[in-house]
Amino acid sequence: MTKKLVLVDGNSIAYRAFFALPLLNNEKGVYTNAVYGFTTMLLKVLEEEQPTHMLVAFDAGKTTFRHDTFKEYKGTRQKTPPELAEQLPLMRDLLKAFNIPYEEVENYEADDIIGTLAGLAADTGWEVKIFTGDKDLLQLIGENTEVALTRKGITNVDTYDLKALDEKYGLKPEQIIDLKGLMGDSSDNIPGVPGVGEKTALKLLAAHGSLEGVYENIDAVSGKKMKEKLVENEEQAKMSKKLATILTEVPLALKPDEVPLGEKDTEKILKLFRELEFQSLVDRVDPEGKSGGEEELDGIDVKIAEKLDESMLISPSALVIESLDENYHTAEVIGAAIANENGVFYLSPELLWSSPEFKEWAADEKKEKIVFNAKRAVVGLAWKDIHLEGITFDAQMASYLIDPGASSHEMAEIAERRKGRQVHRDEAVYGRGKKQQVPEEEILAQHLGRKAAAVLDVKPDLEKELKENEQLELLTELEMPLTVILGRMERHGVAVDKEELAKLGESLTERLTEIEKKIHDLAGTDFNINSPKQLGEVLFEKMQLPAMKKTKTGYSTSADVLEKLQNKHEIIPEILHYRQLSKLNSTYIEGLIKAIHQKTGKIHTRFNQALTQTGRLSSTEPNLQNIPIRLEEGRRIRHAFIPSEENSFILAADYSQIELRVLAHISQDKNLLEAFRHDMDIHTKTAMDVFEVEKEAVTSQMRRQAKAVNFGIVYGISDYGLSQSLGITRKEAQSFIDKYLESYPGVRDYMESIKEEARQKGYVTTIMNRRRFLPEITSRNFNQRTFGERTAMNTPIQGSAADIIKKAMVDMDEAMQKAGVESVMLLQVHDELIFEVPEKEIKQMSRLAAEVMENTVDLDVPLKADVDYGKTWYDAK
DNA sequence: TTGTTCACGC
DNA sequence: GACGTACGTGAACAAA
Repeated sequence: MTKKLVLVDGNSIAYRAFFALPLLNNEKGVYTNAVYGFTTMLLKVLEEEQPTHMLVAFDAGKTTFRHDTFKEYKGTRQKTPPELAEQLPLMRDLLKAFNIPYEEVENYEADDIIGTLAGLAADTGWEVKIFTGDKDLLQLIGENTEVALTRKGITNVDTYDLKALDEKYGLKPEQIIDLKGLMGDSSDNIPGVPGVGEKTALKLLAAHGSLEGVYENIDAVSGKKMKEKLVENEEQAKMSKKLATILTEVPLALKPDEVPLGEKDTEKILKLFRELEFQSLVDRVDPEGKSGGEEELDGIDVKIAEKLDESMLISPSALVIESLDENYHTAEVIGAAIANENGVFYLSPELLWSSPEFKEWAADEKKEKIVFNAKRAVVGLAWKDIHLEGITFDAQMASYLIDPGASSHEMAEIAERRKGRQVHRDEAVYGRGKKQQVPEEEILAQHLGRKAAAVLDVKPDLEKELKENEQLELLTELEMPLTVILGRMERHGVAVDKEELAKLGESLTERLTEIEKKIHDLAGTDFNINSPKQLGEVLFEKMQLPAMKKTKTGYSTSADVLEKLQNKHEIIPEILHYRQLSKLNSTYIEGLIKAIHQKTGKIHTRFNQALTQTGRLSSTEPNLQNIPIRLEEGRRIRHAFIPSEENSFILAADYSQIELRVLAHISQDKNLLEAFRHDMDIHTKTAMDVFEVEKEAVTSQMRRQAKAVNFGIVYGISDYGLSQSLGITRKEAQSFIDKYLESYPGVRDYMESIKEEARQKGYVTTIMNRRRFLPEITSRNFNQRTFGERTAMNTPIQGSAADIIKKAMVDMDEAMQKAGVESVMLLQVHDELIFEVPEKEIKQMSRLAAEVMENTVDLDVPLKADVDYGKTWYDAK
């Protein structure tokens, strides 16, 4: 078998990784982004290349033999950032654990080590592949040698062999140094010939072969200026070529034979991964989960309960109710565990369902329960007619509030990060996907018992952290009560008119068939319109329409691209219409019908209360927070959402401009405060300010643009985002933003100070002390940093609005109980609440909803809620 | 199964 | 000037 040597330019890859990834750090504050990127690249190389031999080369000291030639070599290089420098030793530790040889040689660069070994190996007929981010190394390409250049990110590479190099540049490997000699390299401070860039250099080399060739034929060079430049800088060019030449004769003690790829030390690697918190990489080195401490965990004493007795049902106790299917509305409970000062107990489902003692204990709100994911437990039991009350602490919610951006809020992770009993990952116990199954009782009892015990262990730590962050109230007064309300809403479900959905579906299917035929006729070929690939080929190859944008995989066929082609061909509007209707049919008609619950005939969504980075809720299976409303055709879907009781109505109460009101409050901008105090139409007001016109002179076009600007402020979009949504240039978009900030100087000040605060503290907060960490705000990567800045500006606005409506839900629930109404809260859609309301309560509830929502917090501007109702959701507008 | 593209809401 | 640009959910397709 031929041997294969992989050579990695360690410094180059480390740099790439460092700048490509946000500035991650582990709990101890050690930066890890470059190590992470470096490691993912290593894993990919090992998997894909299967080398027999391998070496990672590093640069040694500051000066090399090249500095003897040119002392300013790499003179413009900025010093290695300390955040990266501290990561380099970690990379070596990992290489040791992987048993991958690495090398650095005093006075030489990594390039030269690579060049030397590559030469030796290729000469003896080995296959050689080099990984780097530095184009210089292309000069090493040969019959047996390929160079992989990092493209985007770190693991994306372009591989060059002789043919690819010729196709791309029309060059042979040895001409790369001639190229550098002519054009120079600013990053290495190699001067080259001033005025000669890549284009010119390639042209010269195509004509004359080499740098020397150019000078031998200097008279043949066209352009007087160019000739002068070349002549003037001949020495410099030749020196540049020399600098760019990679040495293939480094006095190395090493021969290719001496760098065999060793057997990796999985234990050691996993230990490092744990320290660095590279959870996502664990599977890739240890797919079977053989090591990694899974069976290192001490056995704990879990009693498998035959029957329930009082010692198990005390207060406080940690309670775990386990079900495997994500969807707890339909999942089977597979077991439960209770942990308290009397011990740890496993309870089988049969025992749970058959014992009145459990039911009674569960329903007793004075019996304090501590859980992990309260809503899952509450709703899971509710389906079995067991009321779970008295939950005082949810470890998952606590973890989410402490850091919504944490990589995971599963129990194993929470336990690992805090001092507490360690817990196996659910996936390790139950498997995943198709292979997921309930283990034998002994193992299940251990796992659940361990979880319950860990919940108990971890509670004081989490509570302490929350207290320090002044977030305990956020948990106990807002999120925990809200969990109960959401659980009830989910279990209650929303009634739908299945026949109405079916009817809409039939009409859609009919129309889709028609449009499909029309499109096929216009295209002159039958193809799958839903396939972006096929559609792209038909439009941009067969029909030769101008392609505006490309995606990774081909032509972009997104709506904004197609809209620009509207007038080019009559097929375009048909495709857009087809897309629209097909979306309605598959996602909404078919999706909603599939989601109707067998037993209740209603739709039971799940609100995820511990997911979004801003504090908003999300909704799944089905998502009832994105039911169409903007276009009439889609809006009709709302006809199918109906009250579950006769003589009831759907009532919708939505906040008017809550985010901008919140902005007025936090920024204290005088102009914005005034606008809301006078209850002005905010988009018109913004138009007046941005375009400097009187109210009467605001055109609908101006108002539309102003609305987009406000939208941008609320959602933290960039000038680019604004330009896209308005179809204007980025410059124009930026000038709108500038104009806006001029008109609202208080907002500008707020934006500046919140960014500074984020840089100082590393996080931002909402009015109710919700947090979001923004480590990327100090990143040197432009994208990462500006993203962090926009997030810093936006999260307090969006997150505070989320806080407010959550509090309104808690207050509303209380007010409804106090009023003794039969009305039920059904849904929350970020800034609106949906209820079903008996006819006799319409007036009362309309008043109550507005009253509660408007007064749930006291801001420096009034809050406004609009209420409407009707026989269906469609009519409640 | 996993990633990509597209589209819906706020 | 590069980089690739609000978040979240879900469907269909295409490539593993």
